[in-house]
Amino acid sequence: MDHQPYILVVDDEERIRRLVRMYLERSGFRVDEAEDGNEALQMALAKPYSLLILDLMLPGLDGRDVCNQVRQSSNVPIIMLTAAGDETQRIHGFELGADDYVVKPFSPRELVMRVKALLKRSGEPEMQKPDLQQMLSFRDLAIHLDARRVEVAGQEISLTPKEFDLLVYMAQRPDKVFSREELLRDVWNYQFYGDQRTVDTHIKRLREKLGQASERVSLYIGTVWGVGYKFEVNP
Amino acid sequence: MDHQPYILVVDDEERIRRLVRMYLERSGFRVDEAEDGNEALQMALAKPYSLLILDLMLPGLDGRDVCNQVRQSSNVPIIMLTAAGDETQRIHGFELGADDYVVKPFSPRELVMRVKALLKRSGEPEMQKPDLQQMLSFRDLAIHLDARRVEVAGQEISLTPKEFDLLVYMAQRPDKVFSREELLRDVWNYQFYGDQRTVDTHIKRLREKLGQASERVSLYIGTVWGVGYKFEVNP
DNA sequence: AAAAGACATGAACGGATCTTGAAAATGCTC
DNA sequence: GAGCATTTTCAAGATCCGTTCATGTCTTTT
Repeated sequence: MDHQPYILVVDDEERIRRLVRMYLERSGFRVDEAEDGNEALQMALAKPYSLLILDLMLPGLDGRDVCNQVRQSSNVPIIMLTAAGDETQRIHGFELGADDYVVKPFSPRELVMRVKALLKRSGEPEMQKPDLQQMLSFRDLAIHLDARRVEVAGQEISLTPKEFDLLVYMAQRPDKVFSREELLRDVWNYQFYGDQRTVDTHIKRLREKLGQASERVSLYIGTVWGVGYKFEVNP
Repeated sequence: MDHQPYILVVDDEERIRRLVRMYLERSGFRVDEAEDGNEALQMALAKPYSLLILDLMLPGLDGRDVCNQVRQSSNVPIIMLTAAGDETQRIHGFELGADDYVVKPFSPRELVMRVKALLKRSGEPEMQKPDLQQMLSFRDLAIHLDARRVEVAGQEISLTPKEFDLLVYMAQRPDKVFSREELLRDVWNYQFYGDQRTVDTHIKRLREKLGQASERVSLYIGTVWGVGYKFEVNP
């Protein structure tokens, strides 16, 4: 466990830091936090982090400053968090010197995916082992994670992005019951204020598409009345 | 015992404070109480609590204010209590800066569950021990908590939400006798004004379902005349 | 043994929750 | 911007569950 990548998360909002930490640790990373630019810079120079996650807007030294300063002496991969409103930042996300950027509000799942991708790209040894989890398969359902392709009974079905994310999220823990709240937080993003019935609609479409090829509806996604939904292989 | 997490409970209703304290202490936590926002703020800043439980509606400084002020200098996890009316459907509760929220009236069971989950997420050392309790099993009865699935003699039986909650609650302390009042408060919520006989009906159905697979009725749930019910493994 | 109290049972109403389809809103591509 | 794909909202209809109540059964008390 001593070889797990160390990641520094920099954001002035405690809530965000903790959310990100939670998801990173759940994926096996070790995490440090900093809440302003000066602290971040100090820490980034003191320890050989495998990756930095930097909020763009920070009190004092902002994310861009930290990025530039760190870049003077290190080429550690950097992911920048940018606010949704600022179109300019979004378009020029890469020009800030970051290796990737994620727009707030983000879904925690997506951030973790990008962290992994970036670490792999940058040659992090721990990430070089081929990902055994590039495919999930159950009975006649196959989910290719990299290609974002799903096959039922050997026949490809086309899912929208959200449908795919939802399916993968649930399929990674078969049989566990997920509440709508849980799904909205993890698959959508950490501050989705919408209608919980939105989940129902996506579940409906997933069932249609999963069923259309195997001629049996609701084969994989079960309803747990009063609680939520679950992915199940043995109905 | 000096390492048990310390929790500050803030609510203007004494009844609620006492209820929450009782359940937290029963789960091994230490508890302090505050009855208004100013007192809460003072205490929260003076002592390094592991977690805060904040009512949203408070005289003077309300829960949101306290939350914001505390956040200036501390990253203690916060659970917000919100009333059912407060357009809570929409407000995901997290908007308030809290890490989780519970809608009143709540069942004490649920609150304690969320407290534990949040402490674990936020890295409380005492909570880090892996949770072995994802399944309860007795003789030929198996209860899978995540999947909310129950098997009797290897055969799955389907329970309604309330039936499942009731069973799990009782099965977590075999042989303890629960009064109807106790069950209504914990499995339902703390202000259920209905008929106590409601419990009887649920017990009846549970017995049916537990028995139908093992051919012997009342195998697991016993009646304690004049007092209530208990879950028992050795009848 | 009878009466009173407590529990068990079954049926039924009302309400909560889910499904579904379609329309509105949003986002994306050209 | 126009047009298409995707996501979200909404409401009607279907389904399932929780609660109540009436009646029957059992336990305790006198």
